Amino acid sequence: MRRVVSRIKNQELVKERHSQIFSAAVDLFSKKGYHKTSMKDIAEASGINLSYLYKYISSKDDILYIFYDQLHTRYKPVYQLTRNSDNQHPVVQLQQLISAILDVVHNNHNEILTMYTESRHLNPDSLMAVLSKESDMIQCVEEVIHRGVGQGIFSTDDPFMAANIIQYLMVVEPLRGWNFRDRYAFHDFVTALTDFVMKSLGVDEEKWRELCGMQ
Amino acid sequence: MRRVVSRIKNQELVKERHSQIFSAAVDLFSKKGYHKTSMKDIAEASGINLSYLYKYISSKDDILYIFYDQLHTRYKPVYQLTRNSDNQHPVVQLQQLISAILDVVHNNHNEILTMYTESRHLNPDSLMAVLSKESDMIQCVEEVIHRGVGQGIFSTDDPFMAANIIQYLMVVEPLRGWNFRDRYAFHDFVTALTDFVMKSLGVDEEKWRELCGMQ
Amino acid sequence: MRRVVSRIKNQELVKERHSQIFSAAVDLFSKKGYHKTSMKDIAEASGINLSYLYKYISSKDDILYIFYDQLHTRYKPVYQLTRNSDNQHPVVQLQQLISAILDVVHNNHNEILTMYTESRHLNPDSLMAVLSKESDMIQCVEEVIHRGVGQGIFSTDDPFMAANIIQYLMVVEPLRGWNFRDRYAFHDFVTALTDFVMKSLGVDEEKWRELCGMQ
Amino acid sequence: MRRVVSRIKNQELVKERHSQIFSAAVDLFSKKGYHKTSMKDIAEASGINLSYLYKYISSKDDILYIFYDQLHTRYKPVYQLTRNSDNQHPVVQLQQLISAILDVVHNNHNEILTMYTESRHLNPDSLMAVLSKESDMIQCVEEVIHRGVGQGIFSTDDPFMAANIIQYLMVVEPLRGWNFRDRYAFHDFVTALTDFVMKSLGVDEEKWRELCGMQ
DNA sequence: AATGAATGAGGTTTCATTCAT
DNA sequence: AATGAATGAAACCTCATTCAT
Repeated sequence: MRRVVSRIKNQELVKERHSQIFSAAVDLFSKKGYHKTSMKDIAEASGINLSYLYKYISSKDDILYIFYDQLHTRYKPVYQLTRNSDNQHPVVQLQQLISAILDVVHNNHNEILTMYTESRHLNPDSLMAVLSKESDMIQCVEEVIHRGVGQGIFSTDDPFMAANIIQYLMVVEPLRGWNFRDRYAFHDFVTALTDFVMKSLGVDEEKWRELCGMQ
Repeated sequence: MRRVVSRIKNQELVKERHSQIFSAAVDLFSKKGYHKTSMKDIAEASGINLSYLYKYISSKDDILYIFYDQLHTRYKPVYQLTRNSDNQHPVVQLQQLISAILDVVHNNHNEILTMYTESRHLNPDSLMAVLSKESDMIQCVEEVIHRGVGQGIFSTDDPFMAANIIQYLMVVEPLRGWNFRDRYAFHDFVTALTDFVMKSLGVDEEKWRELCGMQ
Repeated sequence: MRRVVSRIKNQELVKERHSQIFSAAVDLFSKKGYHKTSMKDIAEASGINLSYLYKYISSKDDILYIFYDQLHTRYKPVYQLTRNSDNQHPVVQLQQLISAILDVVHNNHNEILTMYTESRHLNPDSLMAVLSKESDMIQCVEEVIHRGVGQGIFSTDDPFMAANIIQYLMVVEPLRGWNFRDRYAFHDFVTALTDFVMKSLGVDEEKWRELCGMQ
Repeated sequence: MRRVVSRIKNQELVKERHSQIFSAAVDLFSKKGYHKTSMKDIAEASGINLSYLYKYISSKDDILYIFYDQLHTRYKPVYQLTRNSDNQHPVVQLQQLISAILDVVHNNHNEILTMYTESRHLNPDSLMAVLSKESDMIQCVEEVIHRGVGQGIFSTDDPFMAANIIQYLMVVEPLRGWNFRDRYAFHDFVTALTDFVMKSLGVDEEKWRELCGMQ
């Protein structure tokens, strides 16, 4: 497992510093991207002395990894929640998942964009670690679909591909929103996207809205 | 309209040089991304002397724009073709469009990835120019859907959003393929994606396959 | 007021470094002029690492300004002294001023030449600052003349123009010395110039020499 | 004698081209100075193809020399005229010389400034050639003074130094005019300067004005 | 734990000049 | 006589990183 090696013993402190670094990175990467963000920028934004930074990371690379690592901790709970709601109707379960993801994505718009644009600059180890976490999320979606298909509620030949596509669709707003953001209230956008997904799984609008208690 | 200003009279030569530059850029940007690619790299890869490069561009920025500009010329015909096939059944028209796009995207996998990851580094003018071209493509998709809806063949409340989503789905492979590329033959991937889209427009598998002459 | 912004906290050190930079600049500018002096040259001559230089200045421009700024601190005292000697006979006061200035100028021959040849490359802000200091010096000369005129000792219609001309004459040696330097001992040159000035103010040789206690 | 070597046989053409180059240089050097003026700039401004320029000069250095050389041809006649007017009263002769020089200088303000600021970048040979011409001009002034002294009209111990100073004073406007230009009509400036010079030669205002037929 | 000083490598761009026609 | 293509050297400046305290 990929790990950021720091020269500081106190693990509490390390966590706190990494958090500081992350906060600085979020802003800066959003504004300028990884490469145009200098270590000096990060030092200043995080309030940690430039040389001292190097006690908590071993190179600029690490910061990019920290960025991904910390972001994932924000998404994990969403998927975790779904995994713990197997008692619900699959349509409802899926709708709730979609809604929750879109919410997080919406609120982390810049970070997501950065994730997608900078992932190629992760070093191989880090990339592996990141992709593995992503893969795990997709699997969660797949499981929900699988359950739905088993119960004859969703219709698809290929839950795996469907899951990949759906997970990918979750970030359409940060990636392509420039073309439609202005025209939609967030809520309407969520509905539209949910509908698109549901339909592709063979659930028409009327049905999922009824099941989910929306008029 | 955004334009790359060069100090060379001979317009033929300029085009050829821009092509050389583009070819070099494609490789290099794929491997390292825009920022890690140095002008020296581009000079070497394109076989144009570093200082002389600046006779054909006015700054590194221009190269990024050339990259986008030349790529677009590869996609344009695909959409153009669709615009000229209004005589066909909307389902067939859409299926052909999807298939053609996925083909181009598949064959320009690296370039597409670069497009999406580096677009933020375009300067405002260039970005505007690029987005406007993109927007035009989306509109083409929208028109097809609109026609289908008008003929009672596609069902959707919102052809515009559908078009945005579909256009976005076209690049799922370069952007998210790492998770499924190995598992699918390209042909199967195309089928799966087409099916997902058709279903979301209310056309089931049997129907579009039949109309398109696939068993 | 124009100021050189440095990124270093310790103001003592900044001053010392600026001094180092100035010393290097004096030599190099004298030899090659501002433009032919490279930052590398300055780094080597000043013993400050090239990149580190930029912690103490923000661009090469600044060095030119520092050059002027530090030179002015060498001249200021001369004029200050005169301002504090209003009790003396105007002729003596003027003679002492001329003598003192010519002394400084003589000992900073190269620097003066550089001052005059490179001032056009100061950026507007810096130029303004420099000219304002120069203007102040001229005013000092004007005051002396004015006093002399008031006491019926100097005769001139236009103390302001006289002051401008005199101040200008002070640097004749660096600027035009090539044609006479070899022929005159410094002391004789001073006498000749003093005489020229005095006469133009209506004070003949005999008189000023007597007043100033020279035979 | 310093000479610009050109690879072109036709001497007429060479002269014309050098003239073109001069005209271009005058403007450009005034605006940016010698170093910031690129060969490309000169090529464009002179309308001579950049590579072709090198048929008429052998390096950028030459252009600086041409600049000085051609400028001198503008001043020469002024001094020549004086040399041919030995029949006049020395005061009148000097007054006319001063007036004529100040006129030329006034009308070539920018060029003079450039002359003084860029002379240090002449290579040794060229500098020698330029200084020798300058020296010749000073000698002309000296001769006038000498004649006046011989006739008991001018009083000075040292006509040579006086000549140097006077010649130097002739360019006070381009070099120091920033401090007084606004306050004086050109004509008044000429009078003031003439007066300063005459006085220093022992000729008071009333006298020279009368002799020169000015009220 | 924390910081200011210092450095080497490398980035983009410009320029004077020459070559080939 | 005249020109477009091409080049090597060098300029200014920034950056990630380490040293010394």
